[in-house]
Parts: sequence; structure tokens; C-alpha cells
Amino acid sequence: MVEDIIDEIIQSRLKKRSRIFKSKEILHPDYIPETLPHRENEIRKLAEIIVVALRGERPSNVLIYGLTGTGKTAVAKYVTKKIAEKASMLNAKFLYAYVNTRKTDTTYRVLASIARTTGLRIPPTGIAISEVYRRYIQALDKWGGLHVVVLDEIDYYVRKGGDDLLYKLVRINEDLEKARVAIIGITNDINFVENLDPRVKSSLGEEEIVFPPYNAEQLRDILKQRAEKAFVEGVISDDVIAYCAGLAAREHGDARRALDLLRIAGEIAEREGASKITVEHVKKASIELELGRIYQAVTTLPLHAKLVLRAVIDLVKKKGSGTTGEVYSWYVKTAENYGYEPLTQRRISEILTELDMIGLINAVVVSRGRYGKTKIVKIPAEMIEVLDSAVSI
DNA sequence: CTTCCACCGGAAGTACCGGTAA
DNA sequence: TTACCGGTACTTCCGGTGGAAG
Repeated sequence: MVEDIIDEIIQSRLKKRSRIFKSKEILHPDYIPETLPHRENEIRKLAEIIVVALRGERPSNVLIYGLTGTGKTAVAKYVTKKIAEKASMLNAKFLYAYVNTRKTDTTYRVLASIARTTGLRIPPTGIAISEVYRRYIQALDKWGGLHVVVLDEIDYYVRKGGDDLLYKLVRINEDLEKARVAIIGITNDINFVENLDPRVKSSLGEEEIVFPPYNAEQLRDILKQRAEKAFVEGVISDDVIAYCAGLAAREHGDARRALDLLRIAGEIAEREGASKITVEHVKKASIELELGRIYQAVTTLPLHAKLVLRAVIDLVKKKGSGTTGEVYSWYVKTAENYGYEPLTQRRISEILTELDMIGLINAVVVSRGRYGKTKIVKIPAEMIEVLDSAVSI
């Protein structure tokens, strides 16, 4: 009986507290620890820029560069939070907004999310962007303090939606009487700034901070510090932590990945009823993480993107790689087999680019001279079987 | 040096959906 | 209710283009 199964799970989980985890949240990607090892310099730089807010001045806008998992988000949240706490002690009017523009990826939603941090109620849809902007300005001036806006992963947003909003935000102070806005932009891609409107570029980059990647040793410190609080004593050894750090260091020192690895390894150990986390658990975690990412990506794909992926898988299995034109004719057959009206080639070309960006396939535009310009589509060998089983239409 | 293939990818527009505001 | 808003998924049209072949 289903109820029995569920009862049993609840029973066993509630009865004996985890033998592995003391406090799992500490390994969660959104958790901000009390200290951020090896980011002291970056914290100091950012704090020195923002702290003038406590004297009632507008801080410079800041651009933060660095690869994924180098602590950019954590440092930005940490500093803004600390200064907000100080500000409320000193009765300074200070608020901050944090928006991840990859998750919140349209102009309306970004602006609405920023505006809401001032206490405004903005509906999820239905009103004009200019109206949201108007209300935001009005609310700010009524309040009259300093609003620090953190825009995370802006490179994704700009690539998708352009720099209109950035342009507007950067010049928002001209529309304000009493209140002031400062922007902290965070980007993984150093080159993205080059494509920005020059006015946005100079204004946003008043100050710049670069976050270097962590090396294996630094990752080890970070993991060690978190593991102490997250795991029950004696569950994880320094060797296993070092192994995790090593894996992540190979991936350009991505601390978030290292923490994910540690957390999943712990979960696997717990599921298996082990009393210690071993290197084997970490290896399994690494696979599970990648598998999860792929399944997640594939299942949320729109119908025709799945059909295209299906066609690409079949084509690659047969020939190793293919051009846009080849993929298209395979896709037309696939679609018809499933009883769907095929879309145009223009659209399929776009879907191929989208699939490439998600990281499910490789699609590179190449010119083959006399034989035209096209995208060459491939799938990494180790991914093909996984994808094959993940795509269901 | 020119030609010309097989597409690329921007622009503008359509249809639909779920939502708000008055 | 009606007019309007933004997001998503798509179409139509079309000027461009890298580089092997001639």
C-alpha cells in the first residue's frame, strides 16, 4: 500500500535523525556563510565602495567579473546585507534588491522584482513596463533613500533582452528628486561589456572588481569550513574533501559545484545507509549531478525542441554529425511520424542554437566554402545514450 | 580575384495566452 | 465588459557571408 510506504519513510526519517547531516542548508547554493574564506580582498573593495551610502552619498556603480562559483553572488549579497544592517542601526535609509537576471529573464519581471523590494505591489503581468517604472520612481522619491540594485548574471540578460533596461537604470537618477539608485552588475563573461552601449558601459563600470577562480587549496578550505557545520562529526574525512576540491578545481575552481558535490555525496551516503562519506559517493554524486541537469533540461523543453533533439540524436547515431539542412529533413520526418506539422527551417535553426546554449548539443557555425555556410551539429559521445533515454515525446 | 553555395540571423509581424485596470 | 499589456512560439522576408572552387 502506498500509505504504508510513505508512513515507513516518514517513520524512518523522523525516528533517527540523520547520521550524516547535522544541518544540510549550509551546503545549499543560496546559503551565505558568516565568513567567506579567500574573498577578503573582494569584500573589502566592494564594502569600501558601498559604505559611502551610510554618509548619505550615492556609491559608484560597480561591475563584478568572475567565472561561475567564484563567490561573486555570495560577496555581493554579504556586503549589501551587512551594510543594510548597519544602516538600520544608524537610521540611514538604505535598501537593496537582488535579481538574478537569468532566472528572472524579461525586462518586465526584472523591473517588477526591483520595484517590489521597495514595498510596492506589482502584478505578475497586465500593466505596461513604463507604468511599472513610473510607480517605482514615485515610490523611491516618496521614500527618499538609497536603493542598491544587484543584477546577477547580466550577461545572459543582455544577450537575450538587450541593454534597454540597463540604460534606463543607469540613468534613473536623473528622474529622481530625492532618492538615489546604485547598481552592482555581476557577470561571468568579461567580453560582454564590449557589446554594451558606450554610455551604459562607462556608467556601469565606474568601479570594477575581478574575482579570480579558487585553486584546489582554497576550495579545500571552503569545503572544510562548511563541512564542519553541515556534517555530523567523523562522517567525512579530509581526503574526501580534498577529492571534491580537486574535481571542482578542474572545472575552473567552481565552488558552487564543489558544494553541490559534497551535498549530493552526503545524500547518497545517507540513502545507502553508510556511516561515512567516501570517494565512491563523490564519484556517484558527480554522475548524478550531470544526469539530473540533463533530465531537467530535456523534460522542460517545448514540443518541437524535443522533436529536433530526437532527430539530432538519430542523425548523430547514424552519421556522427550533421548540418542544419540534414537535421531539418530528419526533423520533418520525425515530426510527421509523431503526427505533428513541422515548423520552418528558420525556426529549427534557432532551436539548434538554443539547444547548444543549454549544453545538450554542440552546434558550431562553419563555412565550408563552395559548400556553403551552416551549423555543424554534434553530440558528445558520452552524452548520447543519456539523451536518448531522456527524450520522451 | 570573383563566384556562389547553404545556410545564418536580424527585423517585423501574427496568434495566442493569462493577466490587469477602469 | 473592453482595451490593453507582456511573454512565448512561431512565420515571412531577406540582406549577408566565409571560404573552397573555378
